Amino acid sequence: MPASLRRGPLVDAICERLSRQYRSVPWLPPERALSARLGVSRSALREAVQRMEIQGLLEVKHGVGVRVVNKPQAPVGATLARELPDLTERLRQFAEVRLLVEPAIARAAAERAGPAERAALRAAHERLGTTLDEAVPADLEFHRLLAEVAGNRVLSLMLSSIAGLEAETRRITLEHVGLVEAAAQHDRIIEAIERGDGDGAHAAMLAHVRAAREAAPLPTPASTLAGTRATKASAARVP
Amino acid sequence: MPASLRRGPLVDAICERLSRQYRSVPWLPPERALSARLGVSRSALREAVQRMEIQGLLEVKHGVGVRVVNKPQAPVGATLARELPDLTERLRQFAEVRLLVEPAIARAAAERAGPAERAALRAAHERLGTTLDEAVPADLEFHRLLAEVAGNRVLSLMLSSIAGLEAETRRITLEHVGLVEAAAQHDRIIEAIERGDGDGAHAAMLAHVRAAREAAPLPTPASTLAGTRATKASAARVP
DNA sequence: TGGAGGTAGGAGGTCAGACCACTGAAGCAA
DNA sequence: TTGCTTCAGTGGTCTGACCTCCTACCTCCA
Repeated sequence: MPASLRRGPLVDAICERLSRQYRSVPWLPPERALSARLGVSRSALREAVQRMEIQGLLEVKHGVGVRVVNKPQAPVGATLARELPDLTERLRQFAEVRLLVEPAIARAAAERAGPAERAALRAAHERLGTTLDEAVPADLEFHRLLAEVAGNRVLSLMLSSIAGLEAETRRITLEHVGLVEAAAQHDRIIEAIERGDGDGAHAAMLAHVRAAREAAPLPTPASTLAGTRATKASAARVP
Repeated sequence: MPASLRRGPLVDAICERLSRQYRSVPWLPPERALSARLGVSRSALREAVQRMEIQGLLEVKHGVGVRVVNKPQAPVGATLARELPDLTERLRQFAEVRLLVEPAIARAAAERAGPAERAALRAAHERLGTTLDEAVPADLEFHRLLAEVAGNRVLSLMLSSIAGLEAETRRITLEHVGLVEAAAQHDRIIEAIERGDGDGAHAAMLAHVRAAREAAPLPTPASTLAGTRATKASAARVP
């Protein structure tokens, strides 16, 4: 065993070795074998594994094994769930955030997407399907891809985390809005992106998110965060 | 020992008991004593403690003890640091996000702040001080309080996480912008909030963040996310 | 008197090996 | 075929020992 000339905590070193060496395998070896191979005790290895599980890099299943995954939104989602325990309030704030962020994402995507990205978006859009069971993951994937194309990991991460906590809500929303109408809204967004029309994509996405919010089983408070008034009288309040 | 009639993982139960019973004490008892008191082994307790440390609820110090803290932005910040290892790119994306989020926060704060909140904001503003060492934390606190007043924990959490990873940058920024000018910008934001002028607060904050970005030691790419043009033609985009 | 250095205790960190609890699949029985 | 049982392998928990680090106190010298 190289014994490793580290100085800091052993667990940190184990985490690093694990994420380097086992990034592209589906399962980690059993704890006992792995601890022997790494030359550390099972306790230290377990602490490292647990840490990486919370970080969304591993998934431990009792009696089965340790799966290698990559869900960086997991810790963010867990934090949000802890900070907003009340379901109604959580969904309200999520709606506010989406109303602010999704249009910005759409604008950035329109202004940054190249031919490859446009094709990928179009492909994801056409996967929307005809039943709710197909539509919900396809819808999530469409928005996720859009965020990726927009090129901002922070916003992308936040939207993923939110999506993970409101999957059920989106199913209900999609049902109320109707698959055909939702597809039409996505279509308008895509078209704006393919024109490279940032403002158009922004507006189309804003309409899409607004429609979703109005169909959602929530009171519709005056959401001031987005700040783009629907029609008129935005400057009226300024003295 | 109550032995507790749980079925799920023991560590979960320990986490719950810890966060319930030791929420308002500065330090946890030593691991050995605590594990005895809870009736669990030291290993199980350690896993629980480690978990809560990653969640930003505890802070373990080798040779000293376990401190009780409350930094929900810690896991988000860690995730962002992992997802954006390149410092320049990280700061670029942070600037984009702030350009989008901070003005929205300011608008919401203006439209939601009551007398108490306005007083608190004014007080935080006046703590800006005259030296950089005082100004940086005061500036952070001002923006944090603003996010709190705005009433959206998701955005507040995101901005806190970002702030934790760019504290040094903000010092440099403040230095370049100048304390007097920064204070004047804050003042304009506060005044708009005290008038209940959401659009004014939005505009003032946008100017503030733009000034910061232009003073920052970064290339200034065409940041499309904010999308609000400086002076005119904001409503033109909405059909 | 007061600071520099050493020292002992107590804190978390790591180790080893044992046993418990859960899962899935193979094997058996109706 | 179907359903139950068994069993081997996995992670989960326990114990108690030892290592490493930090702090506070104490000693000693200027």
